[in-house]
Amino acid sequence: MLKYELIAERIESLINNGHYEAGDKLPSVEVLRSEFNVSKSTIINALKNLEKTGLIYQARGSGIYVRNPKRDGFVNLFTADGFSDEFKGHDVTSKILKVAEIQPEDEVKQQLKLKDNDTVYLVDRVRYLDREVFCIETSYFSKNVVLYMNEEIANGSIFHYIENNLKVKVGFTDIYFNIGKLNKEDATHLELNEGDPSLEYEQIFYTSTGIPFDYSKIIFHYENSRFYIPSIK
Amino acid sequence: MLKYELIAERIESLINNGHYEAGDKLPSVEVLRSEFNVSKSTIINALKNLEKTGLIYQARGSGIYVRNPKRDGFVNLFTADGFSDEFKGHDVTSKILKVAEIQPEDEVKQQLKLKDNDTVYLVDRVRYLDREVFCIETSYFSKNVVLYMNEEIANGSIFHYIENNLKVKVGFTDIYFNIGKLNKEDATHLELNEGDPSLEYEQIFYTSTGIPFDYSKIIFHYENSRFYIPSIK
DNA sequence: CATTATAATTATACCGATACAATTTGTAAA
DNA sequence: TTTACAAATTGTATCGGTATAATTATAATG
Repeated sequence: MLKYELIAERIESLINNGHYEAGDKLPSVEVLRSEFNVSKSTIINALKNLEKTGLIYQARGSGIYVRNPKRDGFVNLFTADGFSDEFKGHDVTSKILKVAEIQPEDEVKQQLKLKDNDTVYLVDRVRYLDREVFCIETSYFSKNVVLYMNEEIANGSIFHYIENNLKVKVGFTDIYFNIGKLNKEDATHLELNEGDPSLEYEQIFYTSTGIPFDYSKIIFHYENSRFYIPSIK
Repeated sequence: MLKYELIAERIESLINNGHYEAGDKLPSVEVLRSEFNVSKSTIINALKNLEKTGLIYQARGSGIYVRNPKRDGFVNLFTADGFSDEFKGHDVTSKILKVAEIQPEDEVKQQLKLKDNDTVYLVDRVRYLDREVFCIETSYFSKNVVLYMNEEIANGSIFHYIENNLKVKVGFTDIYFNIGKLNKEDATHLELNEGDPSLEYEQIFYTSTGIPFDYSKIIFHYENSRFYIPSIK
């Protein structure tokens, strides 16, 4: 584990354990440097990452402060690699609707930059958060990257499988979304009514080398989903 | 202007001008360093900022590449300081419903961390993007930070006024949102029907020293608004 | 007591260097 | 042609400096 990661983790746990609270001032960069016995730039790197996730903010000339904690149950859309990680302490389950290897339609082909004869794994599932319907997720995994998939894997955390077993490194993602009205089929799965509001969400995941490997469309349950974005200037 | 900002701007314009396209490889860090005649860390800093805004990605051992451009008309929620900046080249207008100095209700007081006798400027406006209704925005500006406000200012870009005239430095923001159904009043303003879907959006802006100065509630028009988030691991 | 100038604090910018890790490319073996 | 290994490329981590800009605390001033 890298030094700056370790330092970030330590500071994060100090905040989560209540050792520091919202608004509290952390030790200065210089003090942290000498305490952790590393160079200034290592501390700066660690702090930048904590800032990115919305945990702290740094004010030049003033100090380093703990930011307000995100409200519980909200999805942090900035550090998103699957809901399993997002909702630690909550109960994340799935109902598999379909797992299959298919020839994708054009839209999917385009998003995943596939050639004509490339195939994908389709995974269709309804996801639950603390026993409540959370969303319907339709995912297309490029078989070039995600070499294997089955129902058992899809039932757990697909991303853990991809990262740990297939050794795929997730690099970055694009998220697009808008609001719409539910059609009959989606409404049924979400235990809602046709015409009810919905969040229509598209996400493309790329490996660290820029290869798109997962194109997912998610329809969120409008009453059971809430979102958070910590943003920096 | 700082060196890394200038470099980032230069590279950004090369991408926007079509000199580099999606997937193209930029010169290596070492080449950029010698071309711009700065140190390696300055280049790294510039690139990190371009990565943050979703413009490029960096792959260790491989190179620096141009990312897919965000779809036009989508609000980039990660680098949000007002829609005026977000929609350059588009027509952003407003209809003012109300501008007043008021004693805020408890919720506002709490979000802006106000004392009992502190007051706020309330700005209520409907915003249009290319002549189409885009959202209803209800903003509360802490008078401690935003010393003055009137209808003329509210009619333009409030954020330009706050930054340039009042010399307030925007530091970071928290965004929370969920989906809901429109009530009668909001529906009327958005030229929609009661019960139609809506995006209920809350945003708290903080100064660079961590003082909350703007608490805004926005109701987006479900057919005229679309969103984008570039996210990094 | 309020205001203004000054000094101390503190995060950030920037330099230049070494070591390292991931990827890609080139080369040799099968 | 494919595979396996070695070497080159390239971004990242880390060190340890100096200089700078914003903020805050302190002292001086009216």
